[in-house]
Amino acid sequence: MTVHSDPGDSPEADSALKRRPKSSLKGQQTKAAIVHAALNLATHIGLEGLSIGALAERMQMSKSGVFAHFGSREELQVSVVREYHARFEEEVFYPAMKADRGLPRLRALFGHWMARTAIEIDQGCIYISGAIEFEDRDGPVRDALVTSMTLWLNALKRAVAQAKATGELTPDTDEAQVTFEIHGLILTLHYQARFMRSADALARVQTSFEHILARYLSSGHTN
Amino acid sequence: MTVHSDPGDSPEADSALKRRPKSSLKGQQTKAAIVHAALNLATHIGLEGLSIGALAERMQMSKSGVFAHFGSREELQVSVVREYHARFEEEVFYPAMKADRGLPRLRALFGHWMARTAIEIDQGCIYISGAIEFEDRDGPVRDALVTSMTLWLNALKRAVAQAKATGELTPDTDEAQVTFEIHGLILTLHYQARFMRSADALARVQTSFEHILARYLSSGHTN
DNA sequence: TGCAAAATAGCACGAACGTTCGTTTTATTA
DNA sequence: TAATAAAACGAACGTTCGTGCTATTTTGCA
Repeated sequence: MTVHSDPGDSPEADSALKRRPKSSLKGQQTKAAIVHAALNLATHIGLEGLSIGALAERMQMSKSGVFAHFGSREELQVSVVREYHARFEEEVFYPAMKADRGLPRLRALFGHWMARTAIEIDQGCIYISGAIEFEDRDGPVRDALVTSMTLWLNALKRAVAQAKATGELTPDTDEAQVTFEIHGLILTLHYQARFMRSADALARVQTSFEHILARYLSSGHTN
Repeated sequence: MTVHSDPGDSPEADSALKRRPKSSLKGQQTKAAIVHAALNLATHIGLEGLSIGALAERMQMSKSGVFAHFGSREELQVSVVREYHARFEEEVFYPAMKADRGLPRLRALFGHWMARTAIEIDQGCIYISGAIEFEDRDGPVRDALVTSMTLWLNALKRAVAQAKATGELTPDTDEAQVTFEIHGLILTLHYQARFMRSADALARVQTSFEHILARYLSSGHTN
């Protein structure tokens, strides 16, 4: 089970509207390299800050060479969001799924998420910056962001529900509410650590996490 | 007492470096009008999205006419941040200060803040979008944002401390931690309401606020 | 009412933006 | 190896960007 149903960059999905080349091996490789570089750029300057010119320079390619792989800047941005989704899955979701169902897995999910938000301080989070940039603008980029985020929050909510099912959390636990609160912790961590450059943000967010859990922990479970 | 020490747009503060005109009455009026319009623009497209050309069009003025009031785009952005600070003070801080010290005032501060974040849905929050845009870029705009936000969070922390002093919150209450958690609620409200367009975000955040308070409420205080 | 100063307009600049086009180089395959 | 398709290039398009300059208009004060 993965976080999302893979959108699939399948070659045979090209519509009749925009005739796209069939993409050779070399083409796929460079495109992947471009998206990789684009993501690294976007984590610093945002999806809106992404420019094809700057990306081409970084790739040591011509602007048109880069452009041809996407057909539009918007398509490039969508590709970056999908790439981030995959990376997030790889670094946060999958590792945490190895932990036992219930509280251990919930802790692992949050722990990896937290680490990714705070520790790896040299690059920001597309899900957060993108949400700000596209909060009142419609289109495919926003859709991609909302889709990814929804899938992830649902995965998190599932983990909370499982912790309730195992009896570690009390039966009256509102998993949507808990998910809401945990999400808030990450947003604050991001704000405090990255923007305010507060040193104790990580400690604070860990304390808050324990507060949330403590509220719903079944008696007998001290951990 | 105000949230901040007023930076003051005092005319005699012009350095020898950049000779600035002495500003007539009309000048001050139009400048205020420009900043007002700029803030309204910036709440939609962000501080970085603000462009002098678009602002001039909105103001029915020439680009150079608008530009002359600030001398640089950066100065315009700083002015917008200060304007937002003043507006925030006016709509959130001052009204809440009329409530009694302690829990009532804390509730009022949070209530107005929450309302401003969610209800008035047609414009975003500069403190949030600006934090994302300037999180890894230094300069006067970032400084202005950090200064404003620090002052506001300190004002909030003060309110928590007062609620501890009145005995409404338990003596072991960590006001910095509580402030951290309340801040998180606003960030999540913003994310869920504005980006995810979730209808129940407001109810969720109110529930969360009660959870936080409940944790520190002295027994005997049910409210 | 006249005059200095401030406010605004007009114009131009260099740079960057996304995008299109025609051509050339490179990779795949028959 | 020859034929074919994809990839990459370089130049140019029309806009928009922030910012300088230089007039011109408007304002406020003696």
